[in-house]
Amino acid sequence: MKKIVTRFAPSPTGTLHIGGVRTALFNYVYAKQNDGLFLIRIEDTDKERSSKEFEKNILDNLSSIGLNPDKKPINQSERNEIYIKASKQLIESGKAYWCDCSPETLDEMRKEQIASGKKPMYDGRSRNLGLEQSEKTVLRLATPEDGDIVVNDIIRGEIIFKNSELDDLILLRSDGSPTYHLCNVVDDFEQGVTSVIRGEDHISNTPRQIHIQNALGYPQLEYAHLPLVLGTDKKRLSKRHAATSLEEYREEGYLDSAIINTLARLGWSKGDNEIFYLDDLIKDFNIKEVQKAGAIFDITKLDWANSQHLANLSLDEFKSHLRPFLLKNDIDIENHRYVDLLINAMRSSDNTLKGIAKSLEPYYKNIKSYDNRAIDKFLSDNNILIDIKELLLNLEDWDVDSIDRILKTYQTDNNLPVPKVNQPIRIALTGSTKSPSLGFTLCILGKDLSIKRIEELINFIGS
RNA sequence: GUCCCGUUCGUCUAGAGGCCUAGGACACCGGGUUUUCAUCCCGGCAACAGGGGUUCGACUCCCCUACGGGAUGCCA
Repeated sequence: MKKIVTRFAPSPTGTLHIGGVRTALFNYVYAKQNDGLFLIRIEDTDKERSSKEFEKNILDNLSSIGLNPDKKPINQSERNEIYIKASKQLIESGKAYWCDCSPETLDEMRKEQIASGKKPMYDGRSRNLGLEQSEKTVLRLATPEDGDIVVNDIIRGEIIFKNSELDDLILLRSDGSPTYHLCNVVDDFEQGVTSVIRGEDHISNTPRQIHIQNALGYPQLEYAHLPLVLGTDKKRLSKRHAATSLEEYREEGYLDSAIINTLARLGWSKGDNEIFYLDDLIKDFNIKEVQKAGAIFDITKLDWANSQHLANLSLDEFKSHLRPFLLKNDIDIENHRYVDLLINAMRSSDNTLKGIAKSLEPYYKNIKSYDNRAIDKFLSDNNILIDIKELLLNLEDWDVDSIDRILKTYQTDNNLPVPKVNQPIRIALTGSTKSPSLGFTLCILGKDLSIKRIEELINFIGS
């Protein structure tokens, strides 16, 4: 059996898109589970729109998310001779010809065809003119006029195209540069690619590319056209709907593994399982099981997956993932007596690392503001705060048990419901009614800081 | 317009003719645990696009319609 070779072939006209990550992921997984090769090819034949920055972004992001290619990525812009050579072969074998129709002529032709209810396509008028190459000519493929092309798609089954629906596509532009279709086909052959896994927006390109393959005498490839990742309006996911580039999701505090998990589950599933790591995918993923219909990207699913992946991290792993987000906030995570206890108590406070870092602020920084609704609800007066402050001031042993005992005693002595006592203190300590258990919170903040914060709130209420 | 692809809860999906009173997950709502919040646990809401066939029987097969998407570039 032939070794499977897949490839991800982005054009560097933007940052790495999460739809692209998904395509790359499926290519990667398919290669790995078949003991094959995963390759990357930069399709930068569009000189206008391609840029090196985008190329770097794509390569860096793919590699940091763990989708490393098995060979050095290649750039189409550096392989011109190869495409020219292939085009010569096509000219010599009579499978391609020069055409001197101007863009204006073509445009006019298309308009007329549309006006008369026909499919707009090049009519092959230069096909038998025997023109030579010039500054005004493009090279076109002489596509067979009769018969069908059958695309055997792993996900969709047989897709049949009539050759009469296909026109003679351009292989070489008038400036002599090769186009997407030619480069794509030649490189797939040159790189030894066996399996093309790409977005379904390429379905209608496939018969054209097969014709080029046939003309060049290349072997047939296997195809799998993935359903697209859509926005909430069912149109392909773009910046209009949500963040699209991988790095934006990372910056929000989503784990790579959670992003991969969510992307893989978009269009594929396995029993009742929801949590998949890359290794699980290599074990369980089956390209044949991929859904045919496009899938809407739902951020709440990512949020949930992230919380699950976060929960699966060991404390040390969790801390090292969290650290950069705290650093961004000028918080040095280790600069706290009870880091581990604190982090453990707070690690489920939000779905993202960014959110968790934010909820950790009161433990490292001064309280910026108080939750007004909480104040209205629990602080009609200062009395409890003042009482508790006095009691804490006189407390010798600053540990959870001692603190809890004081709180409990005060509450029973005055016959007060627990929240009535605790919530005001919480507000003083964290600015809101949210915190780990109160004794714990007081304990880790320390006596001086706790009392200082209670005093601050007393002053705030008093004013 | 033409060609191609698609259509199960709000969302991701299970479902290969009887296992479907259509299952799971997220979201949402309710309850429990938690001195608060989050986590966690329990419960609830909610879908086969429509119409024709085929069949004893159709979410599953066929046809049509509707709707959505993609392609129709000297972009990739």
